[in-house]
Amino acid sequence: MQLETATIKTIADTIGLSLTTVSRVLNGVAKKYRISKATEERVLAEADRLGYIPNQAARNLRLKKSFAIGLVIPNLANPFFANIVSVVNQVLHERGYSVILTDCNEEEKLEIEAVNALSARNMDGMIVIPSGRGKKHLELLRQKRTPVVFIDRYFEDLAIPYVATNHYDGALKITEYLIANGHRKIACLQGSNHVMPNIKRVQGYIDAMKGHGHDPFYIGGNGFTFESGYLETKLLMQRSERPTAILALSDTILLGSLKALAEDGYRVPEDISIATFDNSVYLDFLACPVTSVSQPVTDIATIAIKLLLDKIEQQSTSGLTEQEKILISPAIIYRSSIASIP
Amino acid sequence: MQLETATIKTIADTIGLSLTTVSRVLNGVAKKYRISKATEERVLAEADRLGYIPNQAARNLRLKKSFAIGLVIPNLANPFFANIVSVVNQVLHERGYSVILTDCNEEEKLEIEAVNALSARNMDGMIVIPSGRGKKHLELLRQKRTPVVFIDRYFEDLAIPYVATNHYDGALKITEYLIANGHRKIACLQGSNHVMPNIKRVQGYIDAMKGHGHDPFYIGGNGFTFESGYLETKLLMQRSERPTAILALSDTILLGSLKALAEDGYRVPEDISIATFDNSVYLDFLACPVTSVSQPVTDIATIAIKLLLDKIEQQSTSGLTEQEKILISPAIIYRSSIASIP
DNA sequence: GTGAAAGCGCTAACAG
DNA sequence: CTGTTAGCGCTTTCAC
Repeated sequence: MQLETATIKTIADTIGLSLTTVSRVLNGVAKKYRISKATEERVLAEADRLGYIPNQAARNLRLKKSFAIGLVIPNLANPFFANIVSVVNQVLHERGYSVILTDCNEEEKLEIEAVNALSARNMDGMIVIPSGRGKKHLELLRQKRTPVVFIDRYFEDLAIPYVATNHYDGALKITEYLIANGHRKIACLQGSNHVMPNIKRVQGYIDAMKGHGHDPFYIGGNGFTFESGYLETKLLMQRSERPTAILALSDTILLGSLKALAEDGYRVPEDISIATFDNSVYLDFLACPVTSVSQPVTDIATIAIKLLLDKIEQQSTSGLTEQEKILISPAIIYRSSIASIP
Repeated sequence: MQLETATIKTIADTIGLSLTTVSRVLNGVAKKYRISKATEERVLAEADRLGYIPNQAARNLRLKKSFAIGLVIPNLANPFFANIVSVVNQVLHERGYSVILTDCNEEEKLEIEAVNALSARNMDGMIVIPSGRGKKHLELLRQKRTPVVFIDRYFEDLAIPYVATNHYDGALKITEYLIANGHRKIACLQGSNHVMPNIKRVQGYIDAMKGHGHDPFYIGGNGFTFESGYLETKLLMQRSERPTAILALSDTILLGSLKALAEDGYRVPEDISIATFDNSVYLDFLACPVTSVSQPVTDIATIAIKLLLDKIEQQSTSGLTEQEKILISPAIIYRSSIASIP
């Protein structure tokens, strides 16, 4: 059992053939060059015996293709993103690509570093969920002709395709549902106020309220975090005019909000109604199961990959067509966290 | 704005210096070769102007070092693993390594493919949470001298370091806590019965029962899944002799179990007590907050990386020392899901 | 049917 | 203080 890694040269030497022939056999183009069956089998047998694994760095350098897709996401600890990564990973591996992951911890600085690092590694394509507002690092990728697609978060003014939930639509519908149940004092607990999903969701909330002749009651919070939900709810319930319902713009915010409500002795939905985004699996098992907007994660990931691989394979320099800005309308999963009030 | 990617040669040509000098400056060893400040600045300025990013494939090929760590995990949709990946990612990026991720969907076949693919990409090291029972693909890595460390799941008979929760200890303690609260009919809902964490946890349960003079009441289930928890609980509650307590060996199992209990009208903890492993953040917000064994994820990930980077940097061929099998005792987080019974 | 040789971008002796 | 050169492992013209 040799300790040296087997290379094409090792194989060529041991069976007395040239590098070229070995390479051809190993690349499955034997018949194209009319290499004899006997030779082919000898090569294959020897490669197997030596446990030959092609050196990807060399292929990468030579072919200017890495068979790898970069994945840049804000935060893996958030189950919503973890799910996306899980699906993306699976589909990509089936197609023979490796996935290089970076978790940016919602920091723009890390995102820029990540994009550059991936660029250095010659990604064949990238899927990014931007953490920040900056776009320059993303535009640089166009220079390098690296196909990119956004998932979930996106920039409308960039010529980069995106696939996302129709956040506006989801927020509009769920707010209207609250209104239909008699709620007027609906507080909206937002996430990071610069990212598109949040902007669209807040807009949906506002438009639903206004559309039914109400002023938006309250918009607060500053991150898709447990802490933001907790603090904001604590503050909210101190106000002279309390809400009858809370719309949390993510499940992480929801959990923080629920903790604050429980601490202060408010019951859901008797004292206050609540609704959320993301539809995490545990919503069914909370003290009061929570009605939620459900994002079509699998669909989003699958479509995004299809878009990306199309771009990679055809390398079309054609402009952005209308189909490449894709929004998928979410479903609402009704549970028991919303009470009808007079 | 040029479309061609800048290389060291591009820079050298435009400012009329040699590749070597440019390379040296860019690698930060300018002073070592006493390159003049002026030259250094010209190089840096030009690199910046051209948006130069070093080609990692070339470095990799040349240095036989990829500055990348392979991460092989069973299933990202499981928040416990997602957390590990999140922490690992963060620490590794701080140290200048990229992370190549593979989600094996708990399938051994995918795990083997993943390990080989990563091997082809010359990983400097690998962190793996094995999905399967097979070890051959892991042993091959030793040939290539690729450092590996296991997290969470491990093989005791392999000369590969591991860092994991002391699963046995956690199960023992929480079972004893149930017994101390008067429970005798404690059902254990297990995960994949071939993986080490499960085996150790079940053993802890058995030993706690026997240690207090009781026979293990019931052991069932076949995976760390929602479905297994659900089905097993349904079956369990049909038995003539019902348990007074359930020990779910993961939070995913717990959620399934809770769903079954709720469907059949059992209240926690009035009708039945329950305890779990993993301590997911949402446990606090369930209908009844659930007492749980809390795994020290951050510690585990941090220690594992330290071990791995040590191995990578010193390339010690020394044998496995005692410190390289590390088990960390978990804490128990007490909530209100366990009732005292007479 | 098979092989020789060039070159992808980079680093590191070795040579001044 | 700076440059020349070889070579990492692979694919691919071009040649026989």
